[in-house]
This record gives sequence, C-alpha cells and structure tokens, in this order.
Amino acid sequence: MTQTSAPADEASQEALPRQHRHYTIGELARMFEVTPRTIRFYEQEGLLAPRREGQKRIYREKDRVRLKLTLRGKRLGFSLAEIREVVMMYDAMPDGNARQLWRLLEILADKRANLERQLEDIRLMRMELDDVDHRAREVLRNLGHEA
Amino acid sequence: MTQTSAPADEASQEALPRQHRHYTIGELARMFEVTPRTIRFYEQEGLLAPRREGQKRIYREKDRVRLKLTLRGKRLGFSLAEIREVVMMYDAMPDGNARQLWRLLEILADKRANLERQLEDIRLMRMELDDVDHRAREVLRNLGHEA
DNA sequence: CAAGCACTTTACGTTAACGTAAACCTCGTC
DNA sequence: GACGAGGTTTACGTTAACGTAAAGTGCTTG
Repeated sequence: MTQTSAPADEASQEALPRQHRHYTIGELARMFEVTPRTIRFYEQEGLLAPRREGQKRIYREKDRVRLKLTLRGKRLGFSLAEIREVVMMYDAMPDGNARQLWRLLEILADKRANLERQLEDIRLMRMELDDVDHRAREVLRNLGHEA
Repeated sequence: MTQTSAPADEASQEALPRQHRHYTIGELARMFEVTPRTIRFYEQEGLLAPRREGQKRIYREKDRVRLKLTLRGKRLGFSLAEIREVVMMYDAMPDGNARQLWRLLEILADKRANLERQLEDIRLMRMELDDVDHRAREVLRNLGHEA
C-alpha cells in the first residue's frame, strides 16, 4: 500500500490481470473520497453486495462501478432509493419477465425526462450566474473609478 | 378567485399593470406546486422577505422570481444554504464593498464549476440509461421470439 | 350569525443520509 | 507480546427540509 514500488508478492495481484482486481473498503473510500461508513451504508441500502473473505468485505470491479454510478446519481440529486430502483432492475434484467422489463423502461424514461429538465435548469441558471457576474464586475469597475 | 370572469373590482388589480402584481401565499403555492408551509419555511431560512399587510404576507414579483430561482436550485441539488448564499449577495450587491463582491465572484465560479460537472454527469448517465434501455428492449425482443 | 375559507403562529414529528463513538477482531512487525 | 493500522458490528446522534396538527384571526356569504 506504499503506492510506489509495490512488490506484488502474494498470489492475487499478478501484474493486475485486468478486470478482476479486488479492493478493500478503505481503498474504495479513498478512490471516491467518501468514508467507509458511507460505503457500508450503501450496502445496507442494497446498492452494493461485496463478497466476504472471512469477516472482511471484498469489492470487485463490478462493485466499484456501481459505487461510481451511485455517486454520480447523488451528484445529480437522485435519492438512493431512485438509484437502487435502476441499478437493481438492471441486474434482474437477464432473467427478467416482461412486466419487470416494461416497468424498467418506464423508470428509465422517467429518469431521462428528469435529466432533460435538469439540462434546461442548468442552462437557465448559467445565464443567471453570468448576469450576476457581469453586474458584480461592473460595480467593481465603478468602485475603481471612484477611488 | 373564480378564475373565469373575474370582475377586478377593488383598487388593486386595475387590468394587471404589468410588473407590480402581488400574490398571496396560496397563489404562489399553487403556481409552483409546493405547500404554503414550504414557502414560509424558505422565508424563515432567509430566502424570501415578503411585505406584510396586517398579518398576511404579500408577495411581489421579485419574491416570485426568487422562489422560482430557489426551486430551480433545488432541482439541481443545491442546498437552501447554498442558494441563499448567492441570492442574498445578489441583493447586497449595489452597495456592496469590494471584498464582498470578490467573494461573490468566487462563489459564482464555484457554482459554475458545479454546473459543468453536472453537465458531464448528465451526459454519462444518459449514455448509461440508453445502454440499459437497449439491453432491456433486446431481451424483450427475444422473449417475443421464444413465445 | 354561523359556517367556511384562507391565512396566521407555535411546536412537535419525520425521513434520508450519513457521522460518531464504543468495543471488538486480526494481522504484520518491532 | 504489545501495538498500531485496518477491518468489523451495534447503536445512538445529527442535519436538512419540510409535514402535520392545534388553535387562533379575519372576511364574506348564505
């Protein structure tokens, strides 16, 4: 874990064989700048399901991706429940019955609509920020002249 | 308030003289699909400052705009505290001293950075939604063939 | 004038998303 | 073998953003 000159001694990290690395909770936490507590909480909420090695949680690539998606969702203001809705159905897909799949499509359309509205909101808020910015600089300019 | 055939009798609504209409809390609430409680809460948090007429709150155009901005901010996942930060400084601008104005510019840059990241997040999440969507439709198609 | 709205204040309740603390294992290492 | 760094569970605490209920005010309308 010394970051530099890792000997890669044990029988697990053989030159990073691509896709199936695994991570500890602390590693993931540092990667995404969250606390372990947060990650455990997401597990408890059904968003992650790491394997165990004895007592310890072992996270695989898939879990890392899920965490990434979850955090992205959060940044966009989705609740954990909403995120779970999509993520879990995604997993249930392969063997999914038709009703479930249609339901999934519904949810997806819903989320997408949400995103579109956010795009518009961003556009508008950008304009307003620009406006405020301009005014502020104007006032500053005038202050300079008066001084 | 019967919506249709309003007589506009009193000395306040003379043919809607443009900019200085005023609203009751209930009107605003219906306009934006929030509860009066929410509006009062925003006032308590320093985001609105309606005038009073006796006991009752009177909202002017400015207040309506503020509420709109506030709700837009919320949809983008900003906290009320963050929103207040911008909104209040905006009002303090005209007579603002230089330090305050620079601080405001800082905050604005911050918010903008936030928006840019959201745009990227939206882009990515859109792609993922599309992906899931495609897969789901694929599975559905196969189900159809098997049936 | 009683009834019914729309408004008011006060105050306690609720939910989501964690934070924080205590008390416990289990390594590698000095 | 003590100890420090990481991991674990359990459980109570906290914050934001309202919801909800109770009790009162003021108008106007049958």
